[in-house]
Amino acid sequence: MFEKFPEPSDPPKFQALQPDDLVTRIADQVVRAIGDGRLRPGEKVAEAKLARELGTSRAPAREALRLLESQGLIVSHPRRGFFVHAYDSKEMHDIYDLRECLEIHAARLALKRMTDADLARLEAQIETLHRLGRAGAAQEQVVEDYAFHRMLCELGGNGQILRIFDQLATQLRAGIAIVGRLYDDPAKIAATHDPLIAAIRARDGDRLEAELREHLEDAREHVVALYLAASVA
Amino acid sequence: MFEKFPEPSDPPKFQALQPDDLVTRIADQVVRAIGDGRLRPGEKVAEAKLARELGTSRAPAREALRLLESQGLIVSHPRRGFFVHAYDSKEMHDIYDLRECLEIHAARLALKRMTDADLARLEAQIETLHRLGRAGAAQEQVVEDYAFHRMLCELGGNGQILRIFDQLATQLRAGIAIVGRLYDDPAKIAATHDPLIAAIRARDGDRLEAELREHLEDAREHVVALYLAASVA
DNA sequence: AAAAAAGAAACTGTCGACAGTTGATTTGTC
DNA sequence: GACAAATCAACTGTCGACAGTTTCTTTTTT
Repeated sequence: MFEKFPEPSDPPKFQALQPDDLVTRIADQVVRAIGDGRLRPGEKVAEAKLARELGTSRAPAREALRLLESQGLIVSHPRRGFFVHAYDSKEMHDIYDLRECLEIHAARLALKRMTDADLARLEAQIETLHRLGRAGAAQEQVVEDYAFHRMLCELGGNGQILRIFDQLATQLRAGIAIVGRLYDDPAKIAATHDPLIAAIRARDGDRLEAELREHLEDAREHVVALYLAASVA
Repeated sequence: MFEKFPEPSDPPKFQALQPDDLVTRIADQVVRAIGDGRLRPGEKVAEAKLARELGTSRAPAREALRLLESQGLIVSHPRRGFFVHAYDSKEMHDIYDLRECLEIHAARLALKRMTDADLARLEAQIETLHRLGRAGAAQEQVVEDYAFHRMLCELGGNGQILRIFDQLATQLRAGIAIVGRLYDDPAKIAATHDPLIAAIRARDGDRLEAELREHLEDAREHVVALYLAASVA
């Protein structure tokens, strides 16, 4: 009946998906693609092509890209399209700088509001981290690591801070995914959280701040270095 | 030729605009409408109606609403539409809490990086504030007040912080517009910035932090009270 | 007269289309 | 052989349409 269109020159980077909740799922696909390197920093993400590969129309694809843009992971140039944000070293440091500022603030708030049940949840989360560490499940560990920090922000009780934290997390997810593949010693990662939980248990704000600052500085070094390495590679 | 459609029950809240850069301008119209009370907190903003009133298609209207959603000014419920975010007292405090945290951090960074030219720009801005205060131009003063604080964040040099500041500003703009109409003494507003600029001139981070904290606490009280009053009225 | 059911209006999610742009490719010129 | 002009494919911004839902209104029932 119809002639097939000529094969696109590059192989498709995405596979099709069903409707409803399209936007979220498209966005997720894109984040994933960035995280595992199918899309590299600076690369163009044409909404037309994206939609075609996913088997949807352009509307939800565009919306998904705008969503990621609002989180900083994608940048757009009018009439020119969307591109994977190519963070430079300065920007990565900015993100961590902001995160440190936010997370420390939230953590202090959390200390004041925390119930014993909350504390137990945090401890359980750290335990999970250790378990995954022993199992060498680096990929899952990254997810649970993130969940721990998010929990801390959530316990702070400030919805706006949580909102921003999630934005930052999306931006970091690309880098984090890379880090997940490259982390040498998962057991060590888990251990770096022990001082945090100790400070929390002691309900010592100043100590928690200091530990958190150090913890995040380490993460910053790690992620920045690896992200930049991946950008160049 | 064609029968006109029956008049919409409520009078239109927007007037038409020309294409190109549509999204930004639609978003701006909506923010304005919220700011001056044509749209009240909690009210529905149907993309279909919005588009009709502005004489555009639904695509850019929807995109504008999503933009505002990403900044927190609009909330959406799937298949149900967009609504003006009806902040409660807790949320307003959260916003200011976050702002305080961010702006103080940025201001400290700014102190370290500031050149004499930067300082002069800040001083000029404060001078403008005083001038508008003497002229009793409350509305313009609000704009310049905001510009001063944004400048401070910008001088901090962290692009991410500036990005978030702008998001917060959009959320506050509704409240700020109301405040602009209700501020009793514009001259006083200008004066509250003098301690800030003094601390900046002295390049005293701790002092600036203290002054800024107090300054923002005042603003918080003011805005929260007036926003809530306007929500109920 | 209040509650439930049925019907109508309006709106959202998604789609495909078209005009005008942009970036890449080819052709033509010095 | 390098460079400018012309050509072309692909893409963006915007639009109108349709199907399925939600919301409002009217009608029916108890």
